[in-house]
Amino acid sequence: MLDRKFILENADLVKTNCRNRNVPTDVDRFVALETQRRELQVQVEDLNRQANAVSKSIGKAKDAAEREERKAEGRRLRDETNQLREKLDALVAEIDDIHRAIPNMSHPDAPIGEDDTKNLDIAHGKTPAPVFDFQPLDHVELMEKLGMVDFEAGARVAGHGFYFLKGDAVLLELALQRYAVGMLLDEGFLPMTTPDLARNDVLEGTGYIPRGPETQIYSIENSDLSLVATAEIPLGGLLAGETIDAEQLPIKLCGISHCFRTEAGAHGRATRGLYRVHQFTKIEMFAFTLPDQSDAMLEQLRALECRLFDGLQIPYRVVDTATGDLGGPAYRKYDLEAWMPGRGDYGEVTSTSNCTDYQARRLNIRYRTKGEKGTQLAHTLNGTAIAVSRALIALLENHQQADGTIVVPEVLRAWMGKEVLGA
RNA sequence: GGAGAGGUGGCAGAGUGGUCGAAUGCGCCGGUUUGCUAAACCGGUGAGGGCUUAUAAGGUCCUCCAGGGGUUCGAAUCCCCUCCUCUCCGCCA
Repeated sequence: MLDRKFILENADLVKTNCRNRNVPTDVDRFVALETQRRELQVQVEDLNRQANAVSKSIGKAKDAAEREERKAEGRRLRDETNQLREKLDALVAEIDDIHRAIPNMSHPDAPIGEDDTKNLDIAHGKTPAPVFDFQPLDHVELMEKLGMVDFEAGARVAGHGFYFLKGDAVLLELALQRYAVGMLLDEGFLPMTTPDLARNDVLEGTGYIPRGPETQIYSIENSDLSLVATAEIPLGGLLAGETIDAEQLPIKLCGISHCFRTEAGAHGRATRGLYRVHQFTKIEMFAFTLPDQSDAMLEQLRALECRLFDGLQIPYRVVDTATGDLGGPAYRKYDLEAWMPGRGDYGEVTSTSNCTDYQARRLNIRYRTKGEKGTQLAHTLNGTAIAVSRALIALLENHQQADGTIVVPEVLRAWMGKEVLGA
């Protein structure tokens, strides 16, 4: 969430930003209601002050008659306060609905545009797209040929969008994880396996909406829990409500989790194979930083993603995400899109965002600077290290050979124990 | 899952209806003393928000003792619900 005061004082900026982000919100109504709320708040506080004064005077009353008189006065004030408070609560509820829908502000350098067609292509990886002197297969064909996947069994067990990985695919999944975690360990990230379920207030604090027809989130019936869509959710929740000493920042975490997504409304759009599935394993980077560290941290996270995919010898481009495609919490976002020969197109394999204090405000994650009064909101960032399902697509399709085998990239061989799959 | 105990400021830990935003100790900050450091001594020290105002200083008010609801003129304190922690038992990977 944005700071309420900031919205009031910068209504025009916020409106422009919402327009740039293609998010319809009624900022004017927010400002009007919030102005009313403040007035009402002052009235309620003043009544409280009076009631408090009356209560205090009762203890010192000199006789029973005076005590009773003061009590009556106290009752009257309380009734009055309750009536006003009801109005206030209704106002707050409406304000909150609008507030929640207002997205984060955008980095001044983020490309302005209504959707992903306005994303800016800013860099390419070290590996050129492969030129095949044969007809390349897509990952589904490759994996089925090599006995690496069973989609039918996945559908039988859990429905469309689920799958069994088998044989070398499992080794690859483990190797990819070990490779990514190893690199992050060297970079000072603390590895963590996280809960795969989270309370709905943690989901909401992170900017996910657990309910509603468009939700990406699976929720657990008769409970306040949902399956996480990414380790970003539990890692954000890790320090919810906490105040951290400033010298401990930045905190860099590496989350290992399963990710569950309903993919509601996504049918028919690039759904073949492992590209859009309901469950996958992901190694996620997450950072808590001081405000003046977050821009640099975003560049670090992006650089790490590039190193990971350069190491895997997978061709990719880096995209600076347009305002309309940023989602609610991100201030700036870079995606890596790997070349996928089977699709004949690039496909998103990572995404890293600087959420500034947008998540921290909701989750109440603060830091304290030694020698200074008060606390400040921390910044949060997240970035994909390896989303296994999509990394597999890019890896298999780019490293396939004319004879149907797949060359294992150098960096994974130690974990795979072989150089070629299907030989 | 069963039984019990408990959740208070950065930490430890008092506080069972009013003058308690909260004793005391530690820590931290400032000062005195001091070849230096330490010790000792003195003083200060929770957070969020509103109003005032120049988004200063100062003043002032409201809210916060796990979270939510209730009783009461008044709740850290009494009642109900939820969450969490600890100990023991059970069950298990």
